[in-house]
Amino acid sequence: MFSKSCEYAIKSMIFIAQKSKDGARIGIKDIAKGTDSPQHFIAKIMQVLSRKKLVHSVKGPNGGFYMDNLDLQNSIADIVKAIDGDGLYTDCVLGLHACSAENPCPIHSEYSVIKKNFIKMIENNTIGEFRDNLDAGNFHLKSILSV
Amino acid sequence: MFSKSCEYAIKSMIFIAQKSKDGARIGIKDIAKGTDSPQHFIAKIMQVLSRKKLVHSVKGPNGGFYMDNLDLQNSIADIVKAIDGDGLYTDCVLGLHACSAENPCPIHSEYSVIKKNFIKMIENNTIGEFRDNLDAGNFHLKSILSV
DNA sequence: AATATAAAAGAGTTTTATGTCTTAATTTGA
DNA sequence: TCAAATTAAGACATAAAACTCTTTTATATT
Repeated sequence: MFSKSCEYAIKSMIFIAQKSKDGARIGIKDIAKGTDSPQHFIAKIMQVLSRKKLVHSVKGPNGGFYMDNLDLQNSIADIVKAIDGDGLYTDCVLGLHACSAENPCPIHSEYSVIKKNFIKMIENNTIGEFRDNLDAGNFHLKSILSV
Repeated sequence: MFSKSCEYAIKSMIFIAQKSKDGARIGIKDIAKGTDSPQHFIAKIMQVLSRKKLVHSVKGPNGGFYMDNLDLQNSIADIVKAIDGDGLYTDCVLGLHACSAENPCPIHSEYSVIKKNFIKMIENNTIGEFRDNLDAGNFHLKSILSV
């Protein structure tokens, strides 16, 4: 479904959204800890997200990542597209180079419905919306018992 | 979603289902051609499916793969589980080691619905059911214009 | 029995994804 | 202005997935 990179990206972004209220900056070490992710690896991922303007970053002492109100309006889908590209939108589930309603693979039609719903989900959920729920402890970005 | 191996597996199995009517055997070269797949690679995949009794095979002249009526009743899900394992059923979409309704990741709940529908789809579609539709030209196992 | 055919098996290669480590650039604050 | 902190960037390492090639085994046919 998502690549590992993309999983890390989504978790990191939600984590930053929660922690960077009031303009606070959150460092890569804390993101790694808070999401159970390999620090240097997600550093590269954050660079991509930063270059693509999905998140803000500042170097130096008291630096780190943060989100402004515009950033918070980005959806999960925006992160996915930034990291994994748009294969989720365009690729045939059975790998046909050309698969369409006119020339479909065997499960094109049924998969289309599922894909539509999945895309709707990741497009409708903005990063900001997760913030309050995370605060309330309604969900997690890492397992309770980390291995 | 599916690994490349799994994509090949599904396409190959549907191809065999169509071509092996009346007990005919279909060789690996024909399967590769008919599904636009790398021959030696799918040979290994077919070995797995054969060992797991999802398809029959005979060696020697006039040998090849075929399906009996029982084989035709297997679902796409059976192929998926044989090749990709049950990660699709069990893994958290964000990679949490433990993700459940009690301790969910941010998108656990919404993804659960989608996952349920996807699983329903691959479990309800048996290989045999595709056969007639493929004959009728209703869908394809490779692109019209192969690259 | 010998030969040809085709899958099974195994070893190896290439490519891509994942993960680590080091250095450079920037910024803050003393 | 200097030192410390922190992201950016790049090079490197490891692992997994995808793909290829060769040899072995089984079987049908002559």
